[in-house]
Amino acid sequence: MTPDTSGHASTGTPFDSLVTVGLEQTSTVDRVVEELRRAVFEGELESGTPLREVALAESLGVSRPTVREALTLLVSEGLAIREPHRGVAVATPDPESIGDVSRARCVLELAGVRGWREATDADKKAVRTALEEYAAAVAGSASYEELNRRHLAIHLAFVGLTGSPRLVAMGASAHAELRLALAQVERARRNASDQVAAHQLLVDLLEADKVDQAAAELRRHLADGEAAILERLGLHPDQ
Amino acid sequence: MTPDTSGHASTGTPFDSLVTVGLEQTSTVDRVVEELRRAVFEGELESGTPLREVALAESLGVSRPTVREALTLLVSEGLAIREPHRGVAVATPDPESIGDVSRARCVLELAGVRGWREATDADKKAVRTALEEYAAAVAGSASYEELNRRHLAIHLAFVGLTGSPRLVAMGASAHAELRLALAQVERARRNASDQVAAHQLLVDLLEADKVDQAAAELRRHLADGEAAILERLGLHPDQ
DNA sequence: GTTGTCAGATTGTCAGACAATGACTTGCCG
DNA sequence: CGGCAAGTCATTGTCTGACAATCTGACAAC
Repeated sequence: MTPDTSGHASTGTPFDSLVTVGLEQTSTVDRVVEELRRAVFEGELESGTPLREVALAESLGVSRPTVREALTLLVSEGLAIREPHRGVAVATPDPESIGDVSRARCVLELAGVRGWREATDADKKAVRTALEEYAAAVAGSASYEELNRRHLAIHLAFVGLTGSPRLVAMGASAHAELRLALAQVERARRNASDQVAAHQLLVDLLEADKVDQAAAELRRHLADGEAAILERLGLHPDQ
Repeated sequence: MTPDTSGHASTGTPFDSLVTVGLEQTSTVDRVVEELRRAVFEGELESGTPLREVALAESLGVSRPTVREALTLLVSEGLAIREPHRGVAVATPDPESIGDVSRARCVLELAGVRGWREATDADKKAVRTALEEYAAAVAGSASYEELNRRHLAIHLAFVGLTGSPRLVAMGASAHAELRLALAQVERARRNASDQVAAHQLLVDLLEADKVDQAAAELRRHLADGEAAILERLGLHPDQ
């Protein structure tokens, strides 16, 4: 069955052959988590899909304990749900949780935007850079997931204006759930709409020190986003 | 502490009429995590103490994989730090992280306080209840950790005014780090000062709909708390 | 049609083992 | 006598195998 004897080359993991110039000492568990995250964000794993330990183990060429630890991490990130003795499954975003995530985003990002004047130059620059990279990605017609990531990076940069790494981490966690929901909703129709203008307006308002206007605009922008997701979610009532 | 992050969707599922007797289906890993958390919060484990897998395994009477998974969770909560091939150790709170946690608290709790008017009655009631229980604990001269928990429960109730479970979870995670720091600082001198009056004032201001005043008061209260911790941290420069 | 039971599948936990890596000790050489 | 290299030990990261507890589904019985 298992032709081991010579290490654990196992089935094709094309990444292992790469040199990996010593910089990134990634543990096996980290790589598994990364792969699962990618699959979830890319929409390859449908919401609710059970993640069986043995199947994943032989599919990824690692042992069951390794997969198990990766799943535990995934659950702790909120991307999957574990039911005792029933296994782990990809989380299913319901309208309630979407609303909750949106509220959390709103709090975090508004806190950043309101603190624009007190923010460090580095954090302000991060906002501009994120916007530029998003615009470049749109112009270069990057992949759907790429656009999505760059878009959320702008919003994360807003949170970063608070200067608090923990708040940024919280924002990232919220965005992870959002990306999960987006992947489920837009699995077929990947119409990442071009929203460069809206974000440019936001940053312009900030640069002009019109903080309150920017905050109001951001609030509207987030409400729009939530409505869009909910609407599309409503169109896919698979259950 | 965090009562439960799992169930209680409470979307009209009338299962509650059933006994719901505390089946407490706790897995072994959960119990280990719980025990480690308790030890950390109680100050039994000094900051920086290495958490050896084998030692913990035989000390707790469980296997190494179980301990390992528990440690992974502890690390993901920020209560411990894992260095590759060097093991897991109790996190050491430095002034920078304390300041960061305080900023995060400030954002979260202010968001809740500012939303007092829009908050549900249940969430408002939770604030009053938390305050009452804190006062009762002070009057009954409860244990140090008990007072600490009840105190932070009030602040968590403030976050709860946003009505967002995720923001509450984020607040709880911040409070966990705070409790770690407090346990380290006040290991010897457990002078949990009676702060009932300060919180009573806060709630009174809210009840009187003086939201802005309450927000300002809360901001001052948090700044005071941070200063107190930092001062005491400065008195213990063990390294 | 409902209920009881059983087999299969999956998870939770354990035990043991091995390689890789980091820390410590020892001995050599200047 | 002191600094550096090699060896040794401890610890973690990962794998293999195993077993009990539990859930799922189907099948038989009433």
